[in-house]
Amino acid sequence: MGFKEEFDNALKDKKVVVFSADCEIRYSGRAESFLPRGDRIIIIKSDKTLLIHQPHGNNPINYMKSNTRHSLAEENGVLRLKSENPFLKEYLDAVLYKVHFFQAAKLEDSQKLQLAGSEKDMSDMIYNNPELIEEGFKPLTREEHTKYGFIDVFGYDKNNNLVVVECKRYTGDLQAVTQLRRYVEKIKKAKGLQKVRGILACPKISPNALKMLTDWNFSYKRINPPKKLDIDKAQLRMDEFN
Amino acid sequence: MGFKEEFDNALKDKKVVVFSADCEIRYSGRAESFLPRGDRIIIIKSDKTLLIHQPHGNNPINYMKSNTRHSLAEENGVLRLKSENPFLKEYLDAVLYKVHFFQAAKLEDSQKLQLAGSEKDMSDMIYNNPELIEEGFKPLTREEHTKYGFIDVFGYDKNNNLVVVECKRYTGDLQAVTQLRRYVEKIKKAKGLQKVRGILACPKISPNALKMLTDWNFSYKRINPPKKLDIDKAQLRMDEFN
DNA sequence: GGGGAGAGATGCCGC
DNA sequence: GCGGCATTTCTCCCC
Repeated sequence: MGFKEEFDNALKDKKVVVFSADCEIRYSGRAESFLPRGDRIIIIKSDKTLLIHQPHGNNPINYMKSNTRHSLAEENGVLRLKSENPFLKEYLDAVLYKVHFFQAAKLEDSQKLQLAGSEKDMSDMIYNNPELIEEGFKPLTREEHTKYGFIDVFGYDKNNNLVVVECKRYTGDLQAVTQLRRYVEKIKKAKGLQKVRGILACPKISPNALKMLTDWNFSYKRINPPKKLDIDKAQLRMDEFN
Repeated sequence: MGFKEEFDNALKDKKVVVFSADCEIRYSGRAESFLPRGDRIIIIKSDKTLLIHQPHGNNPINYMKSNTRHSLAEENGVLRLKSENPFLKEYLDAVLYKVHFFQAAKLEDSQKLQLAGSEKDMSDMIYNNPELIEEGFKPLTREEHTKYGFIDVFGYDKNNNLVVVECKRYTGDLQAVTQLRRYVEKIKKAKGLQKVRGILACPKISPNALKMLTDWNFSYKRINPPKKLDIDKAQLRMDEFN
């Protein structure tokens, strides 16, 4: 069976397609790109996501989102993979000079990743252990998605000042400080208050960010994100589900 | 030849390895995660990057950065893929219950993507066509990476006011406005000026961002990013290189 | 190597 | 659908 037949059948059967080819690639859509000839790994998933990977690096060099239409055709003696997503106005065209290998398989996987150590886990930890911020801190809400912004933790200090806590799971940077500043200003204006405290909670902070933070009379509290996943508990939830 | 032998030889020969397996995955490093059993595509690149993809979606569900050490071993009748990057303190462990297919190939690709339509292309366009911002705008610098910040385009208007232009290739959001505000404040302070204008140049803007922009007496200029790639020119550069 | 910011960012959640 | 924001973000560039 020829490559095109295998390809067409695999897509028809909603299989995941994986192949490698010496190819050159053009893309037009949100931007426009060209990638000269080279060996790549090409994946078409069952949801019609397309990924093209070079032999190195983390990210795909080209890709198309799910629900893209893919077709293979021979033109002037070379194979051409055309992928189009008319809704998103995105188009990709790959000239395949040589196919190194081809695989297709029906894959079943409805599992979701269970992850610990996100910023939300960090704000949960602070909410449940307010003394991590400072003695006498009384949190009111967490993950508050209001018109004031999405405030991680919000509460009162021991002197009944309003406190906005912004969490970052890694280095606190300028953007984190401007974000905190935006929330504090919104709260001040909304509540008509002179004083609202801002605290940036993160494991470390860049020098410029620390300067801007202190310039604005905010403070930095060194806190590490929790990253223990209770796998037994996760497994238990799984078992209940099955 | 068994799977483990093929795997070991491929890695030794610096081949790219692609296989599919029913597996369950644990990760510990910057965070901690668990992914229950399911069918996935697993790629190990020649630079020892590991990617694990579910049959759907754009992003890998698990991954390890380049220069990770990978090893395959049989334990209690099942195969185990262990990947460790001691420098980054990242560890991944996959139990492989069934391998659906396996491929390995020596892939050659040193090409780089040529791309048009980035924010830099947008600031270049504005620098070369200042009337796109407004009549009488005189740009001084672009992509200025100074202590004032990374200002996209910086210049004078027809009344000799300093102007900071921040470009966004898509929707202008709150973050873009706070960024512009930060630059304008820095310039004001550094130059001791009362008035420095700020202009956000983007194809569209969110309502909240527009409100914050006008609250701060900044302005919005609707500009689309250029996304024409001169492939002939790109190809020419290529030919010169070869 | 750290800091700062873009990305064809993607993905998630809330309105 | 858009808006706002985190991401095991990644990548690039500059210091």
